[in-house]
Amino acid sequence: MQTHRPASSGQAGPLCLAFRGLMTIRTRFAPSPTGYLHIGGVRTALFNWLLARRHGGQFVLRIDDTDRERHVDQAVEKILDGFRWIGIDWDEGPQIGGSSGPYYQSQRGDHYRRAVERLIASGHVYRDYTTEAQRSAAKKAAERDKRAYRFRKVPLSDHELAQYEAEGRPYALRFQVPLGRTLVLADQIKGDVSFATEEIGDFVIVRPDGAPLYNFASVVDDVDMKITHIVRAEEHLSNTFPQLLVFEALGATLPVFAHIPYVAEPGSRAKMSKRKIADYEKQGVLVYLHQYIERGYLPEAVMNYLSRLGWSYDDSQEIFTRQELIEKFSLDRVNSSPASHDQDKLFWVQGEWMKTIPLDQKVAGVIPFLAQEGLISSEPKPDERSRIEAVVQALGDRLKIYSDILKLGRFFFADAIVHDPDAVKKRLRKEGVAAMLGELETLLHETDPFDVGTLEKAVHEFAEKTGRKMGDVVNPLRVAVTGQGVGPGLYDCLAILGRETCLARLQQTRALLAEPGAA
RNA sequence: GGCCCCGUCGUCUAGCCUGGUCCAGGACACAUGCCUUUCACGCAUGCAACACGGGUUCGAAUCCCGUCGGGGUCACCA
Repeated sequence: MQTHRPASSGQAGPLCLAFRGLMTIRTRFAPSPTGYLHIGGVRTALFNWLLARRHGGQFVLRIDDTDRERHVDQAVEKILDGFRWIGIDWDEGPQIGGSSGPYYQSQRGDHYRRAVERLIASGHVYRDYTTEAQRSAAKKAAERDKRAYRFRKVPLSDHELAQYEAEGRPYALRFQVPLGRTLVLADQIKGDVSFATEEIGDFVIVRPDGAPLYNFASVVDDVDMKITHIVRAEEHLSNTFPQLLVFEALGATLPVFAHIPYVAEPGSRAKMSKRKIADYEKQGVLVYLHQYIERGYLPEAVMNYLSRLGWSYDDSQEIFTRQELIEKFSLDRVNSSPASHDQDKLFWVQGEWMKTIPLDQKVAGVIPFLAQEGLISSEPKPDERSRIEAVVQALGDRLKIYSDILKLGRFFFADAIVHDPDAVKKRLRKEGVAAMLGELETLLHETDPFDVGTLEKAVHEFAEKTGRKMGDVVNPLRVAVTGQGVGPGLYDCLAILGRETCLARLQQTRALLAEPGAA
């Protein structure tokens, strides 16, 4: 169900136009370089990117690496590769820089320090000398009493303060939350959300070791980078309220917030969980972008699918080009309830996109998969290339993702024929089939030229002359030369395979049928 | 447990703000039929939902309240 948004919340109102005249829209995505890009993350980035592109603004990429230094480079590179592949380009960020850099949080220490100084000067922040033991005792007590745990400032005498300082006792910096206020967030997707400051504990903004924490660092960055629209996952909705306080304390203009619902696991409304990723994969469901790339999905298709996961334009359009998405995307048509990942739908969208891909491009897309399996050379010669082209052409719409070439077209490239047991059982283990294959061998030996038209005519005449139904000729012949029960048109298969291969495979198949009891 | 968000076919969604045109529309998946040498494509048909309970109203998917369910948050993680 779509919640009602205030009239001013849409992208198209007169109020908005006035607003846009004053400043350009700047959005951002801030991934942690911890691993691969999850499709939920890609969707969040996509919505940010689309919003920026829609309004001629900028999309900023910022690496959220606050307390990790280890081998971030490789992880960042993988994330950037993913964005480049799908076509999400960034105006500022890693590798290209920009006027609000650096774009790695680990390199923004000066910015955080300056902001901290301001907050100390304005009295928003205080030193917390409590120990881990004290806090965990308080948390346990809260849990036992079934209360929420909230840290509040413990008044210290001047004497204590002086003593702790003299001791060099470590302290964290906390934000002192003003009590008795109700914060109202005008979220573009969730609508107005109110939150009492009593519900927010004094939160740490800087750890004793000097590391800034998320609720503080991200606000400082967003202010510095002049981010106007924060579009992020709804798990941050509650975090927004402490952040609102930081924006206010910094004297910054509030950005527009939009919290998008989480991506649920397939067939359910439960949130996708990292722990269950192995289970999803067991069921054949992929959750990382790179897995779709590796299987030969098209970037247009993945973008199209992801855009529709939680967003719709109207009651009928499913297929959108990148340009259409940029023209039609708006936050007010983002759904406020979770969407679950539907790989079948992605597969269908992929199929629709594959239909639009020109032959040359399909051939190029398929080559890496064949080369990887050693079925062709990685730099195919012209004759090899024209063969691939013929196969891709014959495969037609059956080729949904590039890696399908291995499933559907392997027999065109492999030397030995591999018989599918089910197909053999269904089409070949029948009275008289072996003998018929012998006759067909003779027929193919004589058919000349060995092209689609001639072959088709020859097989038709054969069926007519011998009084057989076409299906009873064609199906066994297909299995005999391809090993498969399904595939492109038979005459395409025969012509591409060529006379020599067809005859050799017919012999192999007959030999197989002669073996007693073999499958 | 407190607080916050969310709940329309199995799934993505339209409709909700501005109650009647909705015995709820489209798409994926599934089933059946047609096309067809197989499969795929295409075409046609079918299956299938307003979480539940109250209230307001002549009339509720739509407004209000409650219940249940899902999620988030309550970290010196992000």
